[in-house]
Amino acid sequence: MAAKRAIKKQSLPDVIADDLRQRILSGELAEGETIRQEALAEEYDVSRMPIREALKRLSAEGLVQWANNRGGSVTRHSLPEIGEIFDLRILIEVDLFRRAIPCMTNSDFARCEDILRQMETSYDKNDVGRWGKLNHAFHTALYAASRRNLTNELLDRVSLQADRYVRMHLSVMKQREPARKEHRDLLELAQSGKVEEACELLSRHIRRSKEQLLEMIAAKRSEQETL
Amino acid sequence: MAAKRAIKKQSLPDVIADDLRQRILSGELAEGETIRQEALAEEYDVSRMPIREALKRLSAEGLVQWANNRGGSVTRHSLPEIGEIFDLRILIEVDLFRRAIPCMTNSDFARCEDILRQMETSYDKNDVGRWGKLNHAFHTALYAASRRNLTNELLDRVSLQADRYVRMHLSVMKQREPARKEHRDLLELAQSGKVEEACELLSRHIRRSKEQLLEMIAAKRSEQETL
DNA sequence: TTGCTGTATTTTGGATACGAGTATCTTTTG
DNA sequence: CAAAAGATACTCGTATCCAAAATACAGCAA
Repeated sequence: MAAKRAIKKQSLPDVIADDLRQRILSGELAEGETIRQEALAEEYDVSRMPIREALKRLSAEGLVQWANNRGGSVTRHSLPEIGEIFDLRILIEVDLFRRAIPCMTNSDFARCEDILRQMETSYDKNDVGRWGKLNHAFHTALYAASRRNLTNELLDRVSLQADRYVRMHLSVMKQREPARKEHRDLLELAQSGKVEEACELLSRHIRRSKEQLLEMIAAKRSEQETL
Repeated sequence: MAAKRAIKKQSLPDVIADDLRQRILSGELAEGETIRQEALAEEYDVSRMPIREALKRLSAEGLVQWANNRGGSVTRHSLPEIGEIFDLRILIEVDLFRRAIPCMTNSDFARCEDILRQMETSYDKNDVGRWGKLNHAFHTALYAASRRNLTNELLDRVSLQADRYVRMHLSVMKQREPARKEHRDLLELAQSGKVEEACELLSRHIRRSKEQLLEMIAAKRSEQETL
């Protein structure tokens, strides 16, 4: 069949929300930073209206906090909250993985393989933004076979939050080697149908990065306090 | 300490979104119904602007679907999707319950008791809307001790969807007696610290209402098709 | 009759303008 | 001198207006 070239029409709030999201994820807009509609409007050379919509959307996603008549600011999570975000990822991802594995076909595995290869090349280039995206794509591909759209959407929201903190510290993370191997192992376990082992590994995989990250963020924050 | 009487200032989009949400939950705005901004604006006697914001918010909550330049409509879920929603409830609620039980204090139990009593009086009055709210409040109270704000927020979003379908069929549900007993049992098991048993019961409790509901919705929908 | 095309109407998206709410700074008073 | 009251500046929220997109419909041709 001729592939439909469905171009997704993006309205201004769409593209602005996307851009702002990236700026928050990349840390360009820092935690706690206050947001002024007019400033952004001028920056993007549009009226305040699409800015408002974009901000409201990000607010619904949890990236910015909003107060009536008082404007917004980039959400700042406490350490326990960040831990909670990763616990949510474990909860949801393991459930999805368990449901997905029995349904995975060769094309699913191929797709995961493909992403994994791309990741391994970008390891070397130290391209943080790209690695983050691929990491997320890999996890998404693992659960695609579950056919659980709503759950996957929910996971996307949670992962968005997690990614903020992952990217913040990705550049400083020394040992990405273990993660690399774990990704391979995850795929292999899934391929050989070892559901429980695979889920167990996935759980450990996320928990490990959670602990590593919490440590780094705690260090960074206590350091900032002493300034 | 003196309880803070933080009055939440509600802007127009707030109250409109709340009202529309109720109208969708109550079924006054039916599945698939298209939404016209101007009509609502006239109805609430405001401009289209606050309506737009309210709709966007409901869209973020998943209650309405939005298409660029094409307006919105009340979300309609497929049967598998409705099942998925309840599976999500099981996943998240059981996790919260397990974390909450060890942390529950006497005041937590008292609060649950209180809601339970209110529910039992409204059983008789067949006050569907009120029962739905109390049911949700009871589940929320069960998990309050977990102190997991983000997870509870996520659950609220999911429960919102579930409540739509619960309320749709609450009036026709014959046997609410089992649910009544299960609620009591849940509380007692939690009180005596039997974590695993309590979680097991909770899982069954939700799964049962899922199955009951899916059956009814399937019947209703196939009936509508033959018209 | 059927299918296409161009136009008209409807509906949404975005800009501008105005009004309301907040915070800050100054002034006044105890 | 401190604290409260008032004035001012600034930002957000809402209404109105205009432009762009989508849909519906009518007319025309095969």
